[in-house]
Amino acid sequence: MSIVKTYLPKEAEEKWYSYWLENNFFKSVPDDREPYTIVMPPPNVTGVLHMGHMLNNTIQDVLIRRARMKGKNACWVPGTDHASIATEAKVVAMLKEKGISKKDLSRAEFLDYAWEWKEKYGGIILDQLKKLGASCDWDRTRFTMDDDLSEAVIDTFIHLYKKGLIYRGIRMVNWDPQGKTAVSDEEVIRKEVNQKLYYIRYAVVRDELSVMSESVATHHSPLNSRYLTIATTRPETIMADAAICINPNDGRYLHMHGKKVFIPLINREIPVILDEYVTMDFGTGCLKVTPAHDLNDYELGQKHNLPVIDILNDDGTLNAKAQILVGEDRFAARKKIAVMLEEAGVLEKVEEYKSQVGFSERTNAVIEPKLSMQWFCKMEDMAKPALDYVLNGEIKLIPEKFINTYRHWMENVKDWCISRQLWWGQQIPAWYLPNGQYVIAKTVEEALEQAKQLSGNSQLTIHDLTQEEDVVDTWFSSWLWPISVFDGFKDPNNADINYYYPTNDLVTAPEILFFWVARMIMAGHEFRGKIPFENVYLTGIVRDKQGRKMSKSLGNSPDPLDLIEKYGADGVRVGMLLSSPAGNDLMFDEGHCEQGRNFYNKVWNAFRLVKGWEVDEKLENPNQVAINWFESRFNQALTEIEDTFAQYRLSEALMATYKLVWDDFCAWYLEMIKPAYLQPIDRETYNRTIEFFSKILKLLHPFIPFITEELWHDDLFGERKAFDCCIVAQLPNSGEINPRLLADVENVKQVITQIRNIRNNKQISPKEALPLSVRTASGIDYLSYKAILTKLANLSELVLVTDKLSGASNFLVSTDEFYVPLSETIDPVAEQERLQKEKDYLTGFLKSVNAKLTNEKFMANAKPEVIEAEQKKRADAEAKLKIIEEGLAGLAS
RNA sequence: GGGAGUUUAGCUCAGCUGGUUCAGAGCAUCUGCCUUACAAGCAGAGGGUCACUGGUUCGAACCCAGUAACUCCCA
Repeated sequence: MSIVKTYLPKEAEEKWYSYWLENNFFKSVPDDREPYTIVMPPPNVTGVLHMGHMLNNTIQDVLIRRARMKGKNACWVPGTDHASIATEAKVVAMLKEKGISKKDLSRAEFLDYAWEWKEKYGGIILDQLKKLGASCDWDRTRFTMDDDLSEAVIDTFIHLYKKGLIYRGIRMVNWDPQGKTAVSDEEVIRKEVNQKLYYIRYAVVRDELSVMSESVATHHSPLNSRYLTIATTRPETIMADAAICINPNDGRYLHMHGKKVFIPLINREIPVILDEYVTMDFGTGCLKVTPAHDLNDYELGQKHNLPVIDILNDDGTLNAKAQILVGEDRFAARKKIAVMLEEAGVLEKVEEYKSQVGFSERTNAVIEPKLSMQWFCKMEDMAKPALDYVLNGEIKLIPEKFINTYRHWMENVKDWCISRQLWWGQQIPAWYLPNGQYVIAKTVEEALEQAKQLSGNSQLTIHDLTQEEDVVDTWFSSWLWPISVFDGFKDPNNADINYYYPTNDLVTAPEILFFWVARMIMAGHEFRGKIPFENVYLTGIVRDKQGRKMSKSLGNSPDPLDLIEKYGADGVRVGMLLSSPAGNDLMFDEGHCEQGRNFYNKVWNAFRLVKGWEVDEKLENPNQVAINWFESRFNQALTEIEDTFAQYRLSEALMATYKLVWDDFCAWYLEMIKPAYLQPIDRETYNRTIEFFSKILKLLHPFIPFITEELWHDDLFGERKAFDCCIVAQLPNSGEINPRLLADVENVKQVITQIRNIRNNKQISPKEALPLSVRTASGIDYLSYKAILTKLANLSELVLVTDKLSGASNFLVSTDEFYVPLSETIDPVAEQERLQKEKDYLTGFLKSVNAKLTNEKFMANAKPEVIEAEQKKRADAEAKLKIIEEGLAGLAS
């Protein structure tokens, strides 16, 4: 069978992916084997594949494929997240395009549209993952709003409520006036914005006492005592002011203690209060306290028993309590009130000012701190065990540096606002009675029973109850993911959950360490009494070359499917892994995908070479040394690769594999054994080489699954039985390593390199065979490597000598001297220069080694093996120096 | 303002307990090669004040302190 010159990935990818699917290689059911489980962080159902997913899922697939090839029962559970805010926003936008407003729809009608949308677009991202080669058990695909999973959410809500961990309360929340919903702290993006700082005068309420103190104050204070000036970026909220606060230690305002002032324009009287919270050197040192519209002010207000005056509607317009500018949008009102203040003569000045402003991640609207009735989940008790799991190492974070961040967050955990003013999601199972009381129940029937009891009114009917409109936060469903995908709530003792849970590895982004990973750990402890996973591999953020996060809006993200088209899935996988140390951001460079493509192309061509060989059964095997060497080298590399995988250093594992294949196998081994053009090869070398190749394919498979599967089935490897596929082949075990042989060959390689160098420098054709003489001091038996040396350095002869050879080109490898007699004469000046340079270096080196060895403190403190190493260095250097000095002497004579 | 992290070759990164001829890898660059597996390649080569300053130590890229720049999280 002839083999095409260039591998065509597309065809092979489609062929083998369907083949794997048809043969159920991705499928997992509990059995006697050890399980290896990963649950996929469910991508947003609205999402399309981006580079972050590519990285994340490539890593997961490598881990899963390796586990499968190590004989474990590998199970990778895929799925999608309903992503309430993002999806609802998309559906609203889609409806808007059709001319439908959400306001005009009932909840049920809206949800019909949303489900329709989900059915249509919801699976796209999972199909895209298939192109990457993701070997998920697709039969297990779950969606966070599947009936079972939603039921689990409701059940856990009720469970936690009964435990007293869920409560309802008025809180300051991040309000998105555009989405008209509360959003979590994590969904608020803070950006520095140029703002204006308005200095506004509040007139002091005058009484007799103040007239007296005023005359005193004017002597001591440069400030006018007829008014206080405050600085604010939000003049439109002055109507909601409850007090002016000054620092009790602020000497400038002593005369204001106990006074009252008028809010400009509306002339409402508010007190001047004292609190050390106020920063004296910011603005004027006077702070307007607006409890309804600022978190810190709210807390200050609570402390001083100030009234809460909320002047904003849900959509960000001013309400009747504002008295003025009613119905205006907050930003329009800001401009207008500035003019009004100016006209009233109370606007002292306006300064430019930079400050952090929160924006909604989803709608990009400026977040409004707002008091509202929300549902909360107490975190403190749940955080404690979740922190311990990580601190005591039961759950490992990779890399470990995230432990600090994790601890910091868990020790300062705040209660979780779990309600969202949305329709897409699990509706909170709370039912309100006509009198405002509420009950928590799974069904309206149960709710009615409870309501009757609670109210003592047996006449109540279902129609008297209204269910809470809000849904729970998306994370309130995804924190159950590792349990709910195995039906651990519906059927807590089923075979799947008992077998697969706790899962092994979780691969996710550090940015959701807190709101997802930490909460899964809490849920695992709360609902199973066990950790949800053992290792958390945190990937970095994929950035472009300028260090910017790759995003659709910036347009700096390549389309992953285009990349796959261009470089093949295998190439892209290698590209993603080449520079992705755990936890560090990845500067994505398309060049890496190209490198990946070049790599599998190299594998392809190595295969073509071997494929083309004809065996002559009569030939002796001249390659035993090369075979022994590569076998040793392979086993050595295998150990390294195992080790790096154990430490989750995936890039390093890939690089070790890459070098084993490209350098050791292709550049050295195949060159060593390769017969001359059109010449046959001996049976043993041929068989051993095919065996090596097959081991290499297995080693490569987790990284580049498609081409390895393609080659695996070539008849070069003989007849394959039906299920004999690379994807389920067992990884080779490490065998014997011969360190002496490995070290010798390193020297032999150096000799070859040196001779190639001489050719390069002297413009000698590789076709011209050269004689080589060796004067050895190291004890390496170069004659046993004669075949390799002859072939790779193109030697005409290799002889051992005991005396120096003058007039020949020479070089030193270790302490062995090599001579290449050349027809042209050596330039003695250049030769002397070269030797002198080497001598200088060695002398300096020897000096530093000697400095250590004659240093009493070094000899007293250093470990014995370190001293031994230094002594060996000295001996080697001295030996080399001696040879060089001889050479110099020879030139001089 | 508080906390965390990063800074090593042109680029992306290793450097694990302070001690190998320790300053490394891959890519990129340069030089020479279309040598019938592979120019998506082969054979070679060059390239770094380990951010800066000080300290600890026989010995520091590594430990400590300070400084600077960048990134992230919290306020």
